[in-house]
This record gives sequence, C-alpha cells and structure tokens, in this order.
Amino acid sequence: MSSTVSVKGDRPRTYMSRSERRAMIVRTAKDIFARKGFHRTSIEDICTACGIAHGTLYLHFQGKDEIFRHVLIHVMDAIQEMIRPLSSDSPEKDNIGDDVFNFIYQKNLRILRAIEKNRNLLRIVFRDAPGHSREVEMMLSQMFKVTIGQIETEQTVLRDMGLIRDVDPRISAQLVVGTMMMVCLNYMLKQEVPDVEWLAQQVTDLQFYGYGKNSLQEKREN
Amino acid sequence: MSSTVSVKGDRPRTYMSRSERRAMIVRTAKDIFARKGFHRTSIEDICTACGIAHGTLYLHFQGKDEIFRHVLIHVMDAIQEMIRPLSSDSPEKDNIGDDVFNFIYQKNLRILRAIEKNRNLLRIVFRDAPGHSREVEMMLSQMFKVTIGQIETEQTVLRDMGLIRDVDPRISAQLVVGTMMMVCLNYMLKQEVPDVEWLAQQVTDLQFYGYGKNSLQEKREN
Amino acid sequence: MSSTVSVKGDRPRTYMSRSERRAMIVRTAKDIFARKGFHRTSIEDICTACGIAHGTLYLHFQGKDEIFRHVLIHVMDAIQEMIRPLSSDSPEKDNIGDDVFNFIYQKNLRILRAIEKNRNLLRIVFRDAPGHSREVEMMLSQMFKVTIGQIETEQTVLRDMGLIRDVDPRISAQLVVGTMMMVCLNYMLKQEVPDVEWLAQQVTDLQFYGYGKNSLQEKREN
Amino acid sequence: MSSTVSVKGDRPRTYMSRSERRAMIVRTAKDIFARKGFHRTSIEDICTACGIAHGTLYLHFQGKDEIFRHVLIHVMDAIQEMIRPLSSDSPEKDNIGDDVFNFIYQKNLRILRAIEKNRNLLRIVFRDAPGHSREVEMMLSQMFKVTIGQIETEQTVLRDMGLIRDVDPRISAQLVVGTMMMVCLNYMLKQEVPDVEWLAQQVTDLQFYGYGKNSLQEKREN
DNA sequence: GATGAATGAGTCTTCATTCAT
DNA sequence: GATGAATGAAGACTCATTCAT
Repeated sequence: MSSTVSVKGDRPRTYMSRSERRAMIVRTAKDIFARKGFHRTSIEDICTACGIAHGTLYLHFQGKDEIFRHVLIHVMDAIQEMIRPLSSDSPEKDNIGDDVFNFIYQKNLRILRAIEKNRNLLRIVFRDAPGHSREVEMMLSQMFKVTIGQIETEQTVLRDMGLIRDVDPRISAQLVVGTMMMVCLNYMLKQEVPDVEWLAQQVTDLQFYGYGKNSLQEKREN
Repeated sequence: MSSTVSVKGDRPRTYMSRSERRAMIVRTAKDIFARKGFHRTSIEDICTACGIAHGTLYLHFQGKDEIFRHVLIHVMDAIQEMIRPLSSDSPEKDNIGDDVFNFIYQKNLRILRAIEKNRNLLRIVFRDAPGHSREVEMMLSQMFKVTIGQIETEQTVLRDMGLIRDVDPRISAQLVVGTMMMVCLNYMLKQEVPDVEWLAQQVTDLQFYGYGKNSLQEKREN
Repeated sequence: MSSTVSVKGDRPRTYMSRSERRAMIVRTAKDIFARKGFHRTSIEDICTACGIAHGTLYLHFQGKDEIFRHVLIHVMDAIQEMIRPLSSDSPEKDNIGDDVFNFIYQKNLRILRAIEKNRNLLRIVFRDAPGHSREVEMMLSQMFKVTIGQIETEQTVLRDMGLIRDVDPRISAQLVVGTMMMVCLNYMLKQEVPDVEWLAQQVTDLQFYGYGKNSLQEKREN
Repeated sequence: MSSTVSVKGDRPRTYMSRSERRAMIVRTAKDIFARKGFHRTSIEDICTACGIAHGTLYLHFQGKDEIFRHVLIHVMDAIQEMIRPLSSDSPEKDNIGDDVFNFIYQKNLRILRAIEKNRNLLRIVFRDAPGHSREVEMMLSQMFKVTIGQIETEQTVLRDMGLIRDVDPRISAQLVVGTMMMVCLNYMLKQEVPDVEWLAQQVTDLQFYGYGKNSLQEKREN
C-alpha cells in the first residue's frame, strides 16, 4: 500500500537478458521436474534453485504450466534428435550395403545409449506429461505421432529399397517404438541396467527375425 | 444388503456393511479417476458421486491415496487377467498343436480386445500412477515385473516345447509388452482405432517373423 | 501430501448452521468494510474478525467479491427501507390533510435521521461500490434507479392529489435524492453534524418553496 | 521540446524536460484512470501508454499515489472552473438585471454541459477518489468544501442583492451541488442522457420555485 | 536521464483431512 | 455409522517499487 516502506534487497540481484533468464529457468526447472516430478515441484522450489524471486519467474513465464510446456519441448526435441530417421535422400542410404541387420543394430544401439543417458528426462515425458492439461496432452500426442511417423518413414524407405519385408510400416514402427519405450520404462522403474550392446543385439535380432521358429535365421543356425 | 433410513437431514442416510461401502467407493472412484484423472478428482467429487458425506469416506479409507491404491489394484488385477500366461502345466498346452502362430494370434487378439474395451481404466495406470507416491511407484514397478514375468514364462514354455526360437525370453517379453503398450497409448490418445483383428494379425506376424527379409514367411509368399 | 501429519485444531472450533454462518460472515464483513473500506480489507481481516479459518469462509462464499455483493444487498435494503414511498393506495395518504409541508418535513426528518445513524454503512455504497466489478456497478445503478423511482412515484401521487405543483416528477426526485446524498456525503467527509430537525426544516423549505424571491412563502412572510 | 534519440534498445529513447514529462504522464494517466479506474490501472499500463520505462516514471513521481493526486488536482481544477462563482465585485453582477431566473438558468446550463462533456473525468472523482488514502480523502473533502463554499458565496451575493429569498445559503448550496451530483451520477451510470437545455430548465425551475403548490410561479400559470 | 530486469510482501484460493453433533 | 461444517497448511500469482547498467 501507499505507506509500505519495506526495505528490499535481501538478496543480491543477478541481472540477465530476457532470453538468458528464460533459458536458465527452463534448464533449472527441467532438472527439478526430472528429479521430483511436476506435482511435487513448487514455484518456490524453482525460484530457489534459480536464485531468483517469485516475481522474476512470472516476469518471464505466465505460470508453472507454461514453464512445464517449455521444458517438455526441450525434452521432446532431444527425443526427436535420438531417432532422427533415414530420409529417402540421405547419403547414409548408400552406406547400408548388404548388411541391413547391422545398420539397424547401429541405430538401435544409438537410441538405447541415448535412453540410458537421458532416463531422467524421459521421466518428465512418461511420468508428468500424461494427465496434464489439454495442451500438454496435444503435445504428447503430437510427439508420438511424429516419432512413430519418423520410424515409419524409415521403414518405408528400407522396404522400398527391398531391404526389409513388405510389412505395414505403421505397425512395424509401433512395434519398434513400443519396444524402446518398454526398455526405457525398465530403466526408469527398476535400476536394472543391462549391457547396452548386448541389449541392442537382442532387440535387433527380435525385430528383424521375430521369435518364430520358421525364420531363415533359425534355418541358418541349424 | 443396504438399507435407506430417513433422518432429519438433506439426504436420507444409507446404511451399508463395511465391505459393501468400501467396494462401492472404490468402484465409484475408479470411474471418476478414469474420466478426470487423479489430480483433477477431489474427495468432494467422490463423495458426491457416492452419495455420502466427507466424514463417511474417512471411516472406510485413510485418505485419497489409499483409495487410489485400491483402485489401482483393481485395475492391475484386470490387466493381469488379460494376459494370463500359459503355465507349463496348463491343459491349453496340448491344444496348441502345430499352429503356434494361430495360438499366439488368438492370445494377441484377446489382449487387444481387452485393451480396446478397458482403455479408460488403462488411463489410470499410464496417466495417474506414474509420478505418484513412492508406494504407488512400487506397485507399478511390481505390475510391470509380474506382467513381463508372465509373458516371459510363456515364452519359456513355448521355447521349451520347441515351438519358438531360442531367444532371450525376457527381451522377447519386453518386446511383446512394449508393443501392446504402444497400441494401448495409441488408443488412449485416440489417434487411430483400427480393426482389431487386422491389428492382431499384423502384430503377430511381426512378432513371429520380424520385418527382416530372410524369414521363411517371406520365402513362402514367393 | 500423503505424508502430512500436521496436527490441526489450534483454534477451538465453533459450529454453526450454514445459514447462521453466512449471516454472521456478512454481518462482520459489513462492519469491517464500513470501517476500513473494501480494498484495505483482506480476507484475513474478515476471517480473524469472524474467528474462523480461511477455508471456512470459502465454504460459504465464492470469494471476497461475493461477500461484498451480499453486504451491499444488505445495505441497499436498509436504504430502501429508509425511503419507503407513499404508494397510491397507502392509508397514510389520508393523513396528509392540508399540511403537505409537514408531511414532507416528517419524511425528510426520518430519512436524515436514518442517514445520520447509518453513515458508516452508506460509506460502503459511496466509497467502495463505485469502480467495483461490472456486477456491482449494475447493482448500484439498479439501486439508484429504484430509489429515484420510489421518490418519483411519491411525487406523482402527491401531484395527482393536487398537493404539489405539476413539475416533472423524475427531475424532482433527482433533486430530492441528490440533496440527501449531498447531506450524506457531508456527514461522511467532515464530521460536522448539525441539528437534524433544523436541517430537515431547511431542506424541506427549499424543496418546497425554492430559493426564488417570488414564492408565496415569501409573500406570506412579508 | 522533446527529442528522440536512437539507442541500442527496443525502443528509441525520448528525452523531455522534467516538466514536459511530468505533464505528459499526468495527462496520460488521467485518461487511463478515467477509462479503467484507479485499481484496475497498473503502473505498467501507464508506462506503456506513455512509451516510457518503469524506472523513468519513478524519476518524476514518488509512486502511483502521487500520480493519482496530481490527476485529481487536474480534475478538481476543471470542476472548480465549471462552477466559478459570481463574486461580489464581479462585472457580471450588473448583467443580471431583473431576470435572476435566466441568470441561474444560464449558469446551470453551463455546468450541465460541462458535466456531460467531462463525465469520464468526473468518474475519477466519484469512483476512485473515495476510499483512497487519508491524503486523497482530505483533497476530496476540501474540494467539496470549496465547491459548496463557492455556490454559497454566490447565493449570499444574490441574497444580499435582494434577488433571492433569505434562505440559509449553506443548505441552499448543498441542494444545488447535490442536484448536480445526482445528474452527474446519472450520466455516469448512463441511465439516461436527456436534452441538456430542457434539463437545465427543469432544474432551475425546481431550485427557484420548489415543487410546493403555493409558489407564485404556480399562481402566474393560472 | 532512461532503461527494464529484479524484487518480495501481500493476497487470494484450494482441498485433503478432522471432529463435534 | 453417518454427517457436514470447520480447519489451515500449502501453493499460485500480482504489482508497486528498486537499482545496476
């Protein structure tokens, strides 16, 4: 009110440009969300971790939800990066050679390593994003669509090159993504962390040959 | 077993046995959680839907969390039921005959139908349980362990019968569960609801033969 | 959260029926609004004065604004009561006799006494209601309309009885209400409180005869 | 007198002399206060409308309240101007001639026109000033004292010239001011905006002759 | 002089839980 | 057993004011 003569300045001020501060808040919030979860993280927590006052946060974001959405975008971008697909005009295409199996193995290995490294971030997606606002639901939905779409595209390319069977690429993509998600959840829930290379080997084998008895693979081994 | 007695109050008092009341509350809460999500459901909502006063609810449960845990147990039981495994001494065993593919197809079909029917309940598991208390986290973790364990057991049985390849049954189980989870998420996000039989066919084909070119399946088709 | 085991009950609970509590809150809030003004009154103030917790208040009212509207209704009702008009079928009508002046004097005296007595409440109307929400603005507007309408009705009755001049009753009503408002503001702003009977005499004289030189009153006096 | 200089910033810096800047801020704030009301106007709003930064505002004013007080002084001056009284040594005095009624009519007309034109500004006085700080309360009180005092002076002059009845000039002034205030409120609440000349006619008639039956006016008409 | 990022006290509001009747 | 009014800690958010650049 008009008679308030409170002395301000208990905290040493740190100045940043708008964009720096925004980035800093998102980065900090991302860590806390990953560790404590969205609902158990308070604005207070974020401000303290950032070393800023409450008002500062609201100077840059409309509220907790907007921060979460920005964090989510960051994480999703990272995920997209993990599974960048083989586009039909990519130079990588020519490197596949005869060894499709190895090509897929390398890719799976890359993804599994990324999952292992970023499992804390993935928590944000799988633990906090579901059940959030309509807007976040859309983002999640969109991410799944894009992710599956990317794998689908890749499967289509490989199929058109005659390197894999003529299966429905959408279903095939869902199987691939689902498997990765499951592995990811396993990392998150139990701390059981098997050897990644072995894991990639097993996963690729199953994706490629299935577990059915009649595959050529089986034939060969006999 | 419940009797309604009129008392000087806005609402006629309803008397129920302890177990009836508990079951009724859990059932009602399950529906609301499925529809609105845990965080957006208040004790008020549950009481209103049950037609009871706040105090009454606390006569039967310690609090919101306990109710949620009971709901979760219900839903998890339903999930376990969906994927009841082929135990090594099961009579079904003999019915498999030569057609392993069909056996697996039937099982997948049964699971996919259950998923489609119960997608609202599955939301409770995938949307509300993650990020909950330590205790719930344990339950989830346990459920995944059991679920994967069941599929794993089945894979082992089939392998020991010589009906499928000699792959790591744990990884194989994760692939199966992951695929189903992905389909389930797709249902929940309402992106696409394809024909279940066709879906089961595709999924089984991929699980069984993989998407690799060299499988026998491919051979046959030529 | 689930682990909160805070001991509640620092304050001795007082139980009231819904309607009693509501009335009690409105009554208490009315006093505080009158004393400190709406903007300088916090929910905290009201709760403390009521001896209740914050939550209790929100159990009965949606928020500060709803309380204010209820307070306003109370005050407005009191104002309406002050100036209850002479309806055309009222028995009072016959008592006016020849002495219209005295009839109006008595009425003015009654109003001025009421204003003097309730000046704190009137503050709520004149100090806090303007500039409030759209909804309150409507209430104020409505109150003025009704108030002026009542005086207007009375003027019309008196005119139709041939007891006063044929002036526009709406304008005449505005003059009467405006005068009273001014007196009221004077009470509120300065503490100058003249003798009410003298004031009523002067006001009535002016309303009745005007300050113009040519009135009969003037004639008589000569 | 103001010069614009481009600096590396979003906005080109504008330099103004201290008094120019102050006047500009008060003018801008007045408009916004009139439109949105004091409490719904933020420092942010004022700065944006002025095209200055927050800090700049505080170089010129101690705070929001000081700005408001300056705005209020502006508005009050305008009001004083509306009702400039007939001082006892004014040359206008001689122009009154026999027609006092017309003299008062002209004056009322002038005031009513001013009210109609400035109703937005009057809102600041009637909507925002009441319930403000002690200091503002004093200003309001002072304004009413002065305003009524001016009218009172005028009434005294007219009385001393023998042009109006020998009524208490203070009460008479309150009646006049009250009537105007009522009209003003009516304008603000937008209930009805009648023809100003007709309104001035009616108001003057009532002030001059009252609504009592026995006035000479009435006599004349018969 | 001007800027605009930073401050933080103040305020409102929610909701799981308690307890006198 | 049942009721529902009461609780209050916890949390989100606002905005007038300050100050390093």
